[in-house]
Amino acid sequence: MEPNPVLPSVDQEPELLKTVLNKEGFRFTSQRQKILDLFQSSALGHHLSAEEVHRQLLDQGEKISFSTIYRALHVMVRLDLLQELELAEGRKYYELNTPCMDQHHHLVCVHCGAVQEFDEATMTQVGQSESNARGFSLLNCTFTVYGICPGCQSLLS
Amino acid sequence: MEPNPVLPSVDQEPELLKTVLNKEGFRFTSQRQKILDLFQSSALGHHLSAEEVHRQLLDQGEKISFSTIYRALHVMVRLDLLQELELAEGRKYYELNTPCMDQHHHLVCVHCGAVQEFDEATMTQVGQSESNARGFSLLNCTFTVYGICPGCQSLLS
DNA sequence: TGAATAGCGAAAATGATTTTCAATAAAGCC
DNA sequence: GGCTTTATTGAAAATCATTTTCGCTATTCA
Repeated sequence: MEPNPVLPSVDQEPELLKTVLNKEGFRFTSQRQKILDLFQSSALGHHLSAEEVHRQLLDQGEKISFSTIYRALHVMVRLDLLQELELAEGRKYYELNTPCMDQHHHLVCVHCGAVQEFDEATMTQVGQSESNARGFSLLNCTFTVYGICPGCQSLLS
Repeated sequence: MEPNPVLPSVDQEPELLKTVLNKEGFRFTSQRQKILDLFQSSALGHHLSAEEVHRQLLDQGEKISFSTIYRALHVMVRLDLLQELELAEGRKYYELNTPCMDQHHHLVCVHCGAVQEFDEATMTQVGQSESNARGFSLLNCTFTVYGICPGCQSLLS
């Protein structure tokens, strides 16, 4: 929930969302700004589902519809402002896209759903070399480790 | 589509499906056998969605309902006979689980949906060390690389 | 063999996401 | 600053994959 003071990335400047949108023929709207603000005011690497975005904006007193949220999330993924994650069952999560390619990866507890991030440069390197080897142009790579967290292990035993 | 002659794994023996099922209180049925047969007669590492399983069984002249397929897939994932994959948008894929932990990973073309497998022992090692470091017990890890395949690159340029 | 009950098929239900449509509001031209 | 064009919005209906319900069948095991 705390603002992230580091990394003066493209989307940190409020002016720039408009620029980025217009460059691709999209329009700037207050709803899109509010959604992006929400991600920017969250901790770095924090991921939200469409429903969580909706709930949090409602809690802030904003009125915004589900369809608008889904549309905005898609646009921002297309503009590389957000990254889409497939972490849990039948639900997608979104998080601020880090400017450079040093993405973090995820460790998911399949029992309680807790998610931890970790960085691992090796991953991106392997992704790069595998896609090079096959002539693919690399867009993104995700490494997700599923397991049971310490807390759930003790509950289950 | 060609049968896989290597790896005499647990689920190669028709007898054993019954054993594995009964051990956990599930019952052996001809539908479950047919679904497992379909995976076993596919190339190693070939993945199918629930709908593809359904269509292929219908094409073979088998009558089987969607609900049965979904239920059977879940049971087989629980029994470690199959592995569940999150490759493409809003759809799950299943493939035969390799007996040992040397899983292969996936390179997905986001344009045409083509999927290539690759092996990379490093991945599993990293997954293991990350989960150890946080006290998680490792169940599974998936590495998915998204990009654009050579064919689509030339179409798009 | 027979009782208990897991599994089946068909259809209805669910839940996340997408689309439709009329009304609104950015963008860009004058 | 007005005006036109058309992307965007909200609300509701529609999709789509998946799950559940329910009456009936078939498997397991005593």
